[in-house]
Amino acid sequence: MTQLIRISLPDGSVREVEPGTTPADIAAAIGPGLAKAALAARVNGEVRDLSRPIEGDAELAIVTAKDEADALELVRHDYAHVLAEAVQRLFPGTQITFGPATEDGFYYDFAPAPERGPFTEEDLPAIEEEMRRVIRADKPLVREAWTRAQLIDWFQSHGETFKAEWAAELPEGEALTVYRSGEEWLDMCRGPHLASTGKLDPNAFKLTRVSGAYWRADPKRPMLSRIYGTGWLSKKQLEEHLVRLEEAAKRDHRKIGQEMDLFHLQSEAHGSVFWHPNGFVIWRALEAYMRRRLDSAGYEEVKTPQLMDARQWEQSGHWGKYRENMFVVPDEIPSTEDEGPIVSGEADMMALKPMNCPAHVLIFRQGIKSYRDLPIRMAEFGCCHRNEPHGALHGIMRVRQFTQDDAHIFCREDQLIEEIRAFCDLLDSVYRDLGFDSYAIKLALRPEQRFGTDAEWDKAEQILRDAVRATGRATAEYGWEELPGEGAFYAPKLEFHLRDAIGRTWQVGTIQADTVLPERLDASYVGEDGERHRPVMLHRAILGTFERFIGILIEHHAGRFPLWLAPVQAVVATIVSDANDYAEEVARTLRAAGLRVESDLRNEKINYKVREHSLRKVPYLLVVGRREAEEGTIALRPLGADARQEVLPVEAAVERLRAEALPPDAR
RNA sequence: GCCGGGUUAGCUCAGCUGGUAGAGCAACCGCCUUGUAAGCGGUAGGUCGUCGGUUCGAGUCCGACACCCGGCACCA
Repeated sequence: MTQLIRISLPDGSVREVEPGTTPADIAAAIGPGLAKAALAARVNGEVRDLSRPIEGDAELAIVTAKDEADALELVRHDYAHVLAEAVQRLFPGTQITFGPATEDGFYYDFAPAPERGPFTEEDLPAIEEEMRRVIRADKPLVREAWTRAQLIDWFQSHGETFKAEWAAELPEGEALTVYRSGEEWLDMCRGPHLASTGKLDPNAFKLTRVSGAYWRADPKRPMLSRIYGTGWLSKKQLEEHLVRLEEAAKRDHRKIGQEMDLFHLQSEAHGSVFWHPNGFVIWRALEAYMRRRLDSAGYEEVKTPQLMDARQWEQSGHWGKYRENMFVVPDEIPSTEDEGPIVSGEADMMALKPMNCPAHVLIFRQGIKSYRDLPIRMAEFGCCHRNEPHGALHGIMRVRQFTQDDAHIFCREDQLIEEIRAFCDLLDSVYRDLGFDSYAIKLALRPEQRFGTDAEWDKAEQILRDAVRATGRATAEYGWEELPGEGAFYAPKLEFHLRDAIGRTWQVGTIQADTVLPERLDASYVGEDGERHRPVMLHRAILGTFERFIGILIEHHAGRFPLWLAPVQAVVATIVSDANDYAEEVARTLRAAGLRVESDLRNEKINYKVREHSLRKVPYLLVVGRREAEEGTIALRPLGADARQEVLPVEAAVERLRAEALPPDAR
């Protein structure tokens, strides 16, 4: 008789079973309800197949739909497999590659047969139908351990060159697994999977879009055809998700920018924003706020040239490593002749600045700096140009001309941690003022293409790491993680990310500890010892750029800005023309109090005016009719259908709005 | 830059297999003096992204280019 193994269950009970017993067996022994609900098992913390035998003492928890995070991960992974199987059934000759679960679903990358070409959205309904057939067939998903040679052999003989290539690079001797779906289909996969395709809800997924995607994320390798889907545990969950997406689409900054007349883009200046008066009000309020915050945090503001000689960019290293992103301008008078070229091609080159840092070093280098002068915190709302890949442009979030809330802190090494910590606190305070309670912090480590020695990078990376730890924010709550290879060519970066309406994350703030540029541009200070020393240069931004940050603000607030940022803070709207003079007087009073106010005296019904200004997302409507004109009051109606209005004396309304319109740092 | 889709009136969009453009809202004019998310009537407005091709005839078919959207790659 074999030795029994001990299985501890979440309720604290222990079962003694034969080695090789599966979680499915145990679930069945506990009860038929659990057996039916079981999706997978957590064995010693690891999610595994229900049918995978347990060989030793273990802690076991049966995963059901109630363990939502685990369950979603499982079903999404399974949907990806079902997608791959369905596509191969419908389109023989398609090669499979990889398909993971995503935040709201799954995708799978295919190499379609060359004569077929990439998949299009028109293909999706048929593929969905085929997926439902696979699910309804309730095919068992069975795990098998194969050797690497077996895998390569199988994939090669089935024309799966991508899979074979991948298998060939796996380590020899490691246990590799494949999953069979029924008899006729399989994919190499680490698992785990549900017991069978029938465990999926055929009505809880939807294929959403197609896209190109490079094989192994490498633009030099073939482009695959990716199909995305969203997948859930139930039809209800799916429908709720689709509604959320629809709601999110309404917050799109491009749509709201149009509706609220904030800005526009046009092809003649693609990648550069035309800010309209309404949008520029937001910019100015934000800029004024940031300027006050920087002033009080010990920064000094400067303004530097837009164009500099290419030799300066060579010196800084940008010409070598960043030139493909720079706008280059010949330093010559263009020809006015009708015939012949406009520029000779022989003139010296200048370039629009893609960054402000070299210019700040040039200011630092003027005169002699003492260790007593440090830290010097040099700030600039600097307008930069970068010639970005055209496919990267996105509304006002990713543009070719943008203004950074940039600053460079020149300091001694012993001041670094404190400066970075102070920066993180300032950034945290600004984000909270602007309504962002949650943001993510990442550490981007040395890239392949870089300046400086490994020892310098080791040190710079460690300082950033230590500084974030010192603020207590290197935690899961802040999405703390390190990103290998993602730093700038001159320095590692801390990145601060916010989310847009549909959950895409965008880097906004950053701080980078740089020793390379001070060296290359020969920045130095005189130390206590009378010798010259190199300062460290911290590159940092809080908003990142006004363009991106305002884009995020628009989506975050869905256009319903807090009063201090609202382009139009209030509209005085009349009910009858008899109240016109009074309305104008009220508007004048509010303007005298520094508020941004319009009056609406049009001969329209009040319903019409309410609707129109509500759609423009004006925070307050001050309604005046005969009654208010006689009594010297206004009816104050906050934006929103659920908001209750109040009738107030004009002075009381002015006081209320003026107090609410104070920027967060003035309260 | 790469893959897929798109570009029609100020805005949102319709226009089937080719026969030379249509709606709603906005604008303008008039009526209505109105009490909290669209009062009524009328008028005007488009070289259908650009260039080229096929055709007796192109918004519609084909090609190139530009820009936009969704991803990929790149990045604040």
